[in-house]
Amino acid sequence: MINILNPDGTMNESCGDFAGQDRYEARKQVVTKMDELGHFESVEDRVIPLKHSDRSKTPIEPYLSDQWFVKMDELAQSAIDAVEEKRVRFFPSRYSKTYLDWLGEKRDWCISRQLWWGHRIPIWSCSARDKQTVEILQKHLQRQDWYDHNIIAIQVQEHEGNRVKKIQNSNVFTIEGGYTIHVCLDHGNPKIEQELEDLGYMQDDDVLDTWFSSALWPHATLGWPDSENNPPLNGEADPSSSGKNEVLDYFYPGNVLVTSRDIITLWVARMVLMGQYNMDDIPFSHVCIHPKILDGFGRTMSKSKGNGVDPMDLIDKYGTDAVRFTIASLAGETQDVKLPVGYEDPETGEVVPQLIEHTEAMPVNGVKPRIKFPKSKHELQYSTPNYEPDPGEPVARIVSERFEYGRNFCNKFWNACRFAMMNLEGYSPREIDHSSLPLEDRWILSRLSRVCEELTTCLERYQFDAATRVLRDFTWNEFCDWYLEMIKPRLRDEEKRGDAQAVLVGVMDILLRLLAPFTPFITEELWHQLKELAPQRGLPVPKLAEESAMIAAWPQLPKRWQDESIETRFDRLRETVIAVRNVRAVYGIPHKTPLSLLMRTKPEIASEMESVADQFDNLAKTVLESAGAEVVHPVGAASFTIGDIDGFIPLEGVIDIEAELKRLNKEVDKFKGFITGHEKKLSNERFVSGAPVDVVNNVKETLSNLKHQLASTQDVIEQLSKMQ
RNA sequence: GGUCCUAUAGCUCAGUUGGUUAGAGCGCUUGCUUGACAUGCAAGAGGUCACAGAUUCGAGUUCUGUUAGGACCA
Repeated sequence: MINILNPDGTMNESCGDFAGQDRYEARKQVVTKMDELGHFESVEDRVIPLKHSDRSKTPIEPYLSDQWFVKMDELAQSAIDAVEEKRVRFFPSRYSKTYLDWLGEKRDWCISRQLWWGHRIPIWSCSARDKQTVEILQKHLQRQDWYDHNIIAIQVQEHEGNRVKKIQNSNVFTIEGGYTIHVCLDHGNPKIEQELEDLGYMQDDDVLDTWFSSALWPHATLGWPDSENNPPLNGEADPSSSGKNEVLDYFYPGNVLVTSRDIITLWVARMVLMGQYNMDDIPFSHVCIHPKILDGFGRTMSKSKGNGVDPMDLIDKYGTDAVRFTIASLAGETQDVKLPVGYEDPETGEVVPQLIEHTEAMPVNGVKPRIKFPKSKHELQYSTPNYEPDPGEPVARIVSERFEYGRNFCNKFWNACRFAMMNLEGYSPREIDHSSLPLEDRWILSRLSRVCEELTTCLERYQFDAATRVLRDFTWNEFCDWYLEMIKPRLRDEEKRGDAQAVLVGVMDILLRLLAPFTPFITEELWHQLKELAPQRGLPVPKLAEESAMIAAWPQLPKRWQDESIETRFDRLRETVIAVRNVRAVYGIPHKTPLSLLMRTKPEIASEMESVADQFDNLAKTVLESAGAEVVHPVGAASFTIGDIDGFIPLEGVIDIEAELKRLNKEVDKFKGFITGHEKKLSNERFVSGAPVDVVNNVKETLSNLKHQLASTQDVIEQLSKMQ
């Protein structure tokens, strides 16, 4: 192959009459020349896969040059072994395939890059015409003190077919032999470098591939190759050095590398092999691959597409913790996450969704594109990588509804803690007797203990999205919506306040620890506020809390707090309260109007319900009038059925029979659907004999419950129908 | 061309080893200036799980193919 280009894209001396012409000009001239010679037929357009430079957008031309390669067989194998032997693990594990497949090819690695910035390749070369000259040059190099310590490798390259020379006044090229000596020099030998250059050696102009340099990151940032001193701190030598690089010893290898999937081969694989080669150990044992955030149209974000989102815009609008929490909630095991955004008019708050046009619009003749806000008729400059808005201009910044998720959660948690701390008057640390606590306390502790376990598992698996879900659901739906509401009466009661406060503070303390990694700023602030009010806290025995949430121990709660029967009891109460609220909503009965409730159920459940009767009043403004097996459906009552509980709410004069029938008939349809499904299953011989006993029993039990509920509901319908 | 991933409510996403008629947030409907929170509370509506086969007593979940989209590598 003949190289026809100079490095600047003009034709080189191999091109005869065309030498010196720019490649585009030369193409035209070639056509003209062909025409002159009578060989020209036609020019036609063809679609070809022409590659362009990412930055300059110029078409890429083939250009021959010498390049250095790293031999990959053993290096690649060492990195393959690390993953196959599970010394390095990917999360999610499927990404190890990307890694292993690529390394398995063991292709030699071209490390020469024609860039102006980077580690310069430490190789000096010198040409020689004949064998004799080579020998003379080699003798110079073999001076004892150089060779032993500083020269890493010497290679003599004999040119057979790849050295070209032009014969004067001719378009024919011939090949001339010859030699090049390459010397690879260790770092830190400026004197030898100078001597080599005096001998006629030239250092390679190329720099190392970015990924070669980046592969050194896990150990080079810790001071490697200096094994005697700690790495410099803020540019100055670490005075505490003890003759050993303790920083490198301590921090290498690391635990986890968090990165994006598109550089698994380029970076992760290279770090693993380079770490093993230089340090004789893997650089990290876990690799967490997170999804990539795409724009609302499913495109990767990039400066050239103009669709990037400035996190500072989001942080300004929603808050740092809110952005962090939301981003964590997006970090699942899929590859990509779409993030639709909009632009917000800073004056009116009006939001216009981002369109592809907005990301592509460029200033024309110095006029910067603007976004039209239809309601306010404003036309504003906006946040974009395509131009810098003019000083003093109002700028429509990027907003995204998605982050309201995190903001609202942070706000909710903040307010819950504020409520808790407002109710700590007279708090004194005390040991808690778990078995004597009321239902809601034992329930929240049971749940909290489970949540701790679940969250720890999520974090161990790098499932940040699941982690935020566990935390949000618990904090909002259980702690705020039910627990805080249920303990309000106790907090108002001076006699009962003590235990309630102790448990409340204990739960809040644990929650702060669990949330700290996700919302570090507000948890830290709340931690310090709580420290003022309750420095001694914790369950079951209080102790002095740590100085900061950042260093607070990760909680591990007693497994014995997890109590299924308590949770079942609680769920019954909760479902009953919801059913009562539902009746209230359906009939449009105002919040303040008290209701009565009658429950027909087994004696055990009846007494259980009576023991929490206060909560019906507290949570649903409803008086539990009676509960037991003998309760009958009062005339003119709304009703509901949950498992083996039938609830009746007398609504004399209020009840709209038609509405109630409509509602109950809907319930009946639901039950019938369920029952049909279950019966079908149970009548299938092969299901009954084939499925595990547990599953079959489960279906049987559910079916009998459903039948009971259906019968009760139909009963009520019959009675109501008579009254019509 | 090879490999991997994705397709579930209007939108953005969960759904552990197959086991009740599939969930969340936002948006939507209805009612609430309830003493922590309207960035909130309560109650609702909303889905043929892309399509076609196969395995199984049973498939959103497993397998094959198709379609559409994405990524990496040739």
